[in-house]
Amino acid sequence: MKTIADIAKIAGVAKSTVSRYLNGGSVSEETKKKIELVIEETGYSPNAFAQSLKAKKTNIIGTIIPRLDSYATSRTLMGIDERLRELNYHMLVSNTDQDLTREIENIYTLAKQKVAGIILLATEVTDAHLKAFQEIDIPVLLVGQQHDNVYSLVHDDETAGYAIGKYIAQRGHKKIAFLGVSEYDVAVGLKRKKGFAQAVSEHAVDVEARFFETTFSMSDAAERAGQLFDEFSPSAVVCATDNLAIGAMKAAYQKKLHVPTDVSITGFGGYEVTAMMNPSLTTVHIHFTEAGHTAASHIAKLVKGEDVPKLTYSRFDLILRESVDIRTDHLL
Amino acid sequence: MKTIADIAKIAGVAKSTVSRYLNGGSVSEETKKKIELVIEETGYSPNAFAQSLKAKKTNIIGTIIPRLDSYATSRTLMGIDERLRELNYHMLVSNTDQDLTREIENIYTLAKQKVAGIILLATEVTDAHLKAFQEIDIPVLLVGQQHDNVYSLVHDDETAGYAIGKYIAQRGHKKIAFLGVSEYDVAVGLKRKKGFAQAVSEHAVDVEARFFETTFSMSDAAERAGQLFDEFSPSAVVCATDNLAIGAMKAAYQKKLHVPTDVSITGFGGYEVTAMMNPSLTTVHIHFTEAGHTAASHIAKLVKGEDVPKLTYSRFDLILRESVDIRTDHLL
DNA sequence: GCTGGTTAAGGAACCGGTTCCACAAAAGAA
DNA sequence: TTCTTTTGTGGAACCGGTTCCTTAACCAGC
Repeated sequence: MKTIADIAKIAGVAKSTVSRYLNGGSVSEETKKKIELVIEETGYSPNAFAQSLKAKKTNIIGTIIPRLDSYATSRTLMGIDERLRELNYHMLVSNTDQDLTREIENIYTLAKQKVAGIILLATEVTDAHLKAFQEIDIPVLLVGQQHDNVYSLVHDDETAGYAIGKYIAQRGHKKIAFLGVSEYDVAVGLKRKKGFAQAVSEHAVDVEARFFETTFSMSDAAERAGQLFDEFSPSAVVCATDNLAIGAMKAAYQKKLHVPTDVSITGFGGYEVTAMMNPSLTTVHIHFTEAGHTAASHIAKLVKGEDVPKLTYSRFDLILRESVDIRTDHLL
Repeated sequence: MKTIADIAKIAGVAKSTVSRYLNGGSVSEETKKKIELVIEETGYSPNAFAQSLKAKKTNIIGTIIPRLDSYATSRTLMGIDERLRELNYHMLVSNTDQDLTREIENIYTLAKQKVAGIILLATEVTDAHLKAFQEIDIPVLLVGQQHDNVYSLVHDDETAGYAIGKYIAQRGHKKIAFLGVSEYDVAVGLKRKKGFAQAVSEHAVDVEARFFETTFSMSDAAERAGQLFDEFSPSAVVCATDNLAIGAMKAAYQKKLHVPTDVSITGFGGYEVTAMMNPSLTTVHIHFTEAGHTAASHIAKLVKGEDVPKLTYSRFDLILRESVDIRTDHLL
């Protein structure tokens, strides 16, 4: 492997000149030609460490994720990776397995590795997080959660929750179950629920809405939904993620409830598989990949010292499919 | 941030001594104590670049994947990341979007970044791959595909294909469709099909097996399966991945074919969602996460110059669920 | 023709570690 | 006691870049 000194020697110049050539300093046309030729011939490419040693920074963006086995995460990562490649960065992935302690640890480890920036697919922002962000002195971008002190990219969960709540309410449902997750996850657990509740209160009268909680796991959701059908027998179940909705559909099937005639079910996310289900699932499609693109662009700008909006919203669409029915019972 | 020189000065020794202390050279008990204390107090941790500059190597393992939006990939990555963390390595992920050119490019780019080793979730091994492996002089581990010249970890697709073929054949099916993917993907496209075909020929008589091809996409699979039902009307459809099976189930539903009484369907992979479908899907569960663990352990050993088996098989289980029925038509 | 400003290029120091070498002191062998 | 051998330590070079400082050359203006 050739070094900058080799190139300099072959081209008959000093290594500082080669360095200047590479980094756009003032070099005469003549010398430029010479150096260019040598680099071409030798296939020289600078050693990233030596550069980083001096610059105290890499071209690596660290991405911290709570879990890898999630559609939302995968898609977001795809988007991030795609855009980062274009911008000449690399993506270092660190999975925390939903362990908050490990999340904090990872922030420091990545900082030690001198990544240029950190994208955090967060579920919660604690004081420990804020402390870490301050200490490391590296740009951080939050995705999926919002905090005033940090650059954030969120999926506008509240508005999306409102949209689906309104849709269900307008379809005449009067007994609606909301199957969600812990409010510790502000975006998924709190905001979606809040938007939904708001919509229902505004767009329907005489509605009984009940709120149930489970984990992110399909099978837990199926179990919880099973109980919920017995306890409450709703005409619609609004789920906080598509996985929960898949679980709920399973439960309905096991209880011999037909979807959508006996019970309507909606999801949240827009996972590919929701189109394939029987019946296909009405859901909110969140543009995760696009959000990933934006996240990558933003962190790159932050790294370069440019400014980006403190808070950005990603897009969503309501996807209307077969799993929701209109209820006219109350009109009889 | 403190440097080794600072530590040396504070402890009143030479930096070479501190370096020796850190790397296990000969240092007296007394000096050890002194240095230990200073490091403790200052929270010193060595600069990774300076180390890498000299060592010409990082503690980063590059992982090249064809796509991120796949259950198999996610799970494998989870396993890899989990084990790598334990072994004190980091995982750098590079997505190629199933573009072979980009795969080759990535190998060189990672090599330039001086990753310690490369794990390649391969779909195909071309001469360009082999050439790249040779040139970069970095340990490479292939996952999912096998090649004699490279360390490989494969999912024993042929045996698994055989297992499911045998199972279907023994259930009395006589018209069996195999819905697969291009043979360019040796593991998924070729081996699974081959194992299946072998089993059918050994365990059934008077069988008509037909082979159909589609892409990895659920919706393409649904479309292809729809045609296949018209052309061939099989009593069983064996699919090369769970996603294809999900598509096939959708198609069956659209054609008003009941699963499993009209047609049996099987998958391959063991994705979580297959348990949630109606009916639940009979499939082969491949232990992707476990395979990821093994892959990480192996690449770490290779990096350290230790030896591992040239070829390792990961485990699989047949998961019997509701989507397969017994056929007794031919006994009438 | 002399002074001053601009541009191109070389030399050396520096980033923060590791490692080789030399040397002194302590330990073991003769 | 004297002569190796071992052990611990410091100093310096090195890894491969970047950047600051100097100097030389060139051109313009007075």
